[in-house]
Amino acid sequence: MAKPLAETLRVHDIQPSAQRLAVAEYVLRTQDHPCADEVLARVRGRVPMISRATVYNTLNLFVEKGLLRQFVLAEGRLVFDPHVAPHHHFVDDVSGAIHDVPWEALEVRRVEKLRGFEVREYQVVLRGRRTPPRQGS
Amino acid sequence: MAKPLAETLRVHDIQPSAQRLAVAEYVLRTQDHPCADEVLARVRGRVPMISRATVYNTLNLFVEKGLLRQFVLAEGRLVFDPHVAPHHHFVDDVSGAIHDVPWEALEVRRVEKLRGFEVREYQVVLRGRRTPPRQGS
DNA sequence: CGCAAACATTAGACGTTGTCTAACTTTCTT
DNA sequence: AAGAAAGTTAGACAACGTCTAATGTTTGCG
Repeated sequence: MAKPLAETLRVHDIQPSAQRLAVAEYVLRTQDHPCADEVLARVRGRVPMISRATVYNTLNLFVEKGLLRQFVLAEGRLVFDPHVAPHHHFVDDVSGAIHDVPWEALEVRRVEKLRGFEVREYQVVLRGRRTPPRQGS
Repeated sequence: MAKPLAETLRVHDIQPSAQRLAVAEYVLRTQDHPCADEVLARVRGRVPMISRATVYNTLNLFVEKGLLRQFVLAEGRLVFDPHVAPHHHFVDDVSGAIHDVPWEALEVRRVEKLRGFEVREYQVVLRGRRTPPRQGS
């Protein structure tokens, strides 16, 4: 089902290496919004000798090549999101967890009417509490 | 014109002190979105012996008491905004400068329809380029 | 193959941002 | 004036991200 990761990397002009594959394996498939050190911790589980610099380099490379987006949502850290299509974000007050909100769930009007700003992209950032989904799964 | 700052602080349940007034003088009146260390640098101009801890303490106190809001918009730092009414933010790609966008300039629809989230507040974060205001004021 | 160039990885130093602590000073209360 | 409470200070500390210099690994080409 999933296209081999090495292939994905090559398509994006990135030479696959053992370390990059290990990073890709986690970060391109997670639903979380990990920061770099969370990625490092995860990847160390499989490739214990990987260095911090490599993880940071790899994440930056992935962002540059369009495999990831990075956001400034949590305090004091960049978080990464493999979901590169536009969407909004909800930040849970209690846990700090970040949830994706589908683009179509909200509508922002009059962006194009703003004077003095040439908007390249935008998103709505919501904060509050997650409420339990009524009834299981 | 401006109500004395000491008064403003007392109204918000904050004992005025020389250091707090010096911080207030800058941060409550600026149009910028300074981070804590920018506030420190500014305030040191007038009160050279003020410590970093005091500035951080004071800013956190002001946020707690509702005189300031803090946002996570720039990479790796919290920024403070004396404009406590809801509004949106535009981040300039080139300079990183942050501009306030009036609440009424945009309209976000369907926030209340979101399932699974109890939204306490939200804002639109826009990124792009500032365009020169046609004709200079 | 064998070598060189290009690329990738590594450990650790470094800078910035923010928090914490313990000692000290100021202010308030009586 | 004396004690308690509140505020300030310097410096240590931790987390996050960047950079550098040295080392390893691939790749291409004779």
